[in-house]
Amino acid sequence: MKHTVHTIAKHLGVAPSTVSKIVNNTGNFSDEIRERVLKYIREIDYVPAASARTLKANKSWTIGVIYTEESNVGLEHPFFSSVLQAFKDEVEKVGYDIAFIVKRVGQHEMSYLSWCRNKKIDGALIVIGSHTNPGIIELVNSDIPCISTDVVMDHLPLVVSDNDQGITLSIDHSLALGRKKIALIAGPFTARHFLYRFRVYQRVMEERGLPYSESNVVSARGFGYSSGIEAAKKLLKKVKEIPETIIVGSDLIAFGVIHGLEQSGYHVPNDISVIGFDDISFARIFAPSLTTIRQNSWEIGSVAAKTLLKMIDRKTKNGANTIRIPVELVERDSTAKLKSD
Amino acid sequence: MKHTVHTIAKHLGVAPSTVSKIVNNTGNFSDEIRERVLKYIREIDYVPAASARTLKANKSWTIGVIYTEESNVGLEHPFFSSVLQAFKDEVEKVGYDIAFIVKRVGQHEMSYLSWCRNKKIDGALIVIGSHTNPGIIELVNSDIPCISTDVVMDHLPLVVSDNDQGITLSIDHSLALGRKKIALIAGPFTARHFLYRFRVYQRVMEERGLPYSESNVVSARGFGYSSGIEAAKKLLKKVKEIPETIIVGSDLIAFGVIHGLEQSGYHVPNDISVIGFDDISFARIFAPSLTTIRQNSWEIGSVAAKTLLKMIDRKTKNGANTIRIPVELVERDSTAKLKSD
DNA sequence: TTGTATGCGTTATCAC
DNA sequence: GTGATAACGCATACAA
Repeated sequence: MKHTVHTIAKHLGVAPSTVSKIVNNTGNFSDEIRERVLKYIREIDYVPAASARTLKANKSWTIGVIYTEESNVGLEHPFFSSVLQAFKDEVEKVGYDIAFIVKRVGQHEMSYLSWCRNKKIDGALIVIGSHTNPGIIELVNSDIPCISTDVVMDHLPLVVSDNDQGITLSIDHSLALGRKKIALIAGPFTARHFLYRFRVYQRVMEERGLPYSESNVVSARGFGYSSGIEAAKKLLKKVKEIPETIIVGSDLIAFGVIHGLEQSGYHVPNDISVIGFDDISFARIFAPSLTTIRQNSWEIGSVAAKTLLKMIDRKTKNGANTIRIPVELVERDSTAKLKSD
Repeated sequence: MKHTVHTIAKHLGVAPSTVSKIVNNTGNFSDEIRERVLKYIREIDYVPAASARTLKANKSWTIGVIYTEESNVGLEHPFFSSVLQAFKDEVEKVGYDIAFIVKRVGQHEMSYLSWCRNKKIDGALIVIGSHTNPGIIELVNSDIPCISTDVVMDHLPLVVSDNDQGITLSIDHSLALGRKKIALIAGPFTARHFLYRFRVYQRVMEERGLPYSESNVVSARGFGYSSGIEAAKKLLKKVKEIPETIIVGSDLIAFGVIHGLEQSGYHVPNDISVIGFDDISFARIFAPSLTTIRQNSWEIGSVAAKTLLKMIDRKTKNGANTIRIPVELVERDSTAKLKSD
């Protein structure tokens, strides 16, 4: 049996509009009729059909997510999938679903924006994306509220880890261990946060009285383990003095770096200490367990959700600018006090 | 400017139904008018509003996904997230979206089935779930086409790795290394595939003339690394003879097992070889790199998608029964030939 | 080959 | 307080 406001109205001997209003908690009705309707509604587990409601109200109670882009970063990504999970939990609390924004509906190829309009999406989360992607630019410049946990663009609120704090913590941790020769292996600079972390490294090194040298920095070619191995070897060749600590742009790359160093005959952490960034779950399982900057992926996702929901409620695109989420340094076995043999 | 079949029809001087039919590639029209409509459609990037279409056609072009259940397994899970990614890619090719099935819409708490009806979902994928969950049982027994990559239930098509093949490969690999004393550390038996793999182990051991002994088997308490450490120590206490190989129910648990063995003074792979199951990406990064059974998560997701799409097309629930996807053994450093010192 | 009328289920508006 | 009605945008049966 399919229930609609009509069938319910007929069953109870009232008007369809009465049912609708009571379901939506609007209008003024006698307690008697309100109770009667609510009781029956509950009994039959009625919920207004989403499509009809969306058609009428021009609102889908759905938030679109851009995730798997050209970047080849899939749902499997340990950090971003966790951000998405937190986001999802948060919006579901207040009755929103999430759906993945794609570039086609049925036969039709379409832009992100068209998809969003077509689905009457209430807002969009850009988990990963490129600031040069025309589809994303179009979406961000539309009237649809957007938020990002990765892409840096004007007029696009961004929720990210406090990279300044993270890099500063790393450098100071190294100094506290008596290690002043600090190199950096970043990820590809096409990803903005790697570039940003590099700049912070430059700045903080200067601030600590440790002049920055280009020969102490390598940008890995990719996001993965193999890129880390390669980058470590490249750094060892390029560097004027063997570093005492290497700060790495991500845990995944750091694993490669450590193996690259070991393959080149260096011991981690004694010869060279290594500090990662992310604290993915494998960081504590890897040998040596990885000292790293813990990103609060949960907080990032949930703050992004709350911020976007606020924008949707207020029907504004100007919810916020960049929100920085604190990080913390997790000390493990890939860093150790410098022994002045 | 918002476009509908009406505005388009008016603009072109034709009837709305003409536009609709041409968009949907039905009806018979002169090439001239068809071209004219299609050209304009393309120009303005028009796509029929999803909600109106769904309301009318009783079809949402959306597939619901049950993923994050009580199980505490989130989007972060390396294996299942990969399955989901493959599934998503496959259904998107033919114009379906995916949305996560949740238990509420707006204020209303509701069952999985109600949510699906409410959203006019075309089919459902149960990535992870429990066969005892009333919500899942209700959904599976409804008229909505369902498929699973985990849950074992009657009338529920299932796409899984060929566990028989996987365990057989593991045992035979061990025998080929001269290691006949083979123990098993499974995951919690509440997860059906762990139980199933255990039974296969029992059977194949017998088949190879190696009598099964209860003292060679431990079921880990959880799904993670720590459970593996614990299980390894438990096994060492329980076992009558130190095993030459331990087959483990999952890679994640295997990492723990290896560290547990090392903490107890055994060398992997020489004293005890370890074989995992899954081949998650860290298996090759872990030290020693893990010999394991590679599950073809991509194939599982994509076959599940194709099968479900077929069921949806044919409007039937009886698409298939269990489909087994072949696995392969990946030999790495956690197994080695037995040295008869 | 093309156009018209109707209903999908809901909700906002207005009338009673 | 309660009910009738129109409109959201589309697709389809039917008419022309």
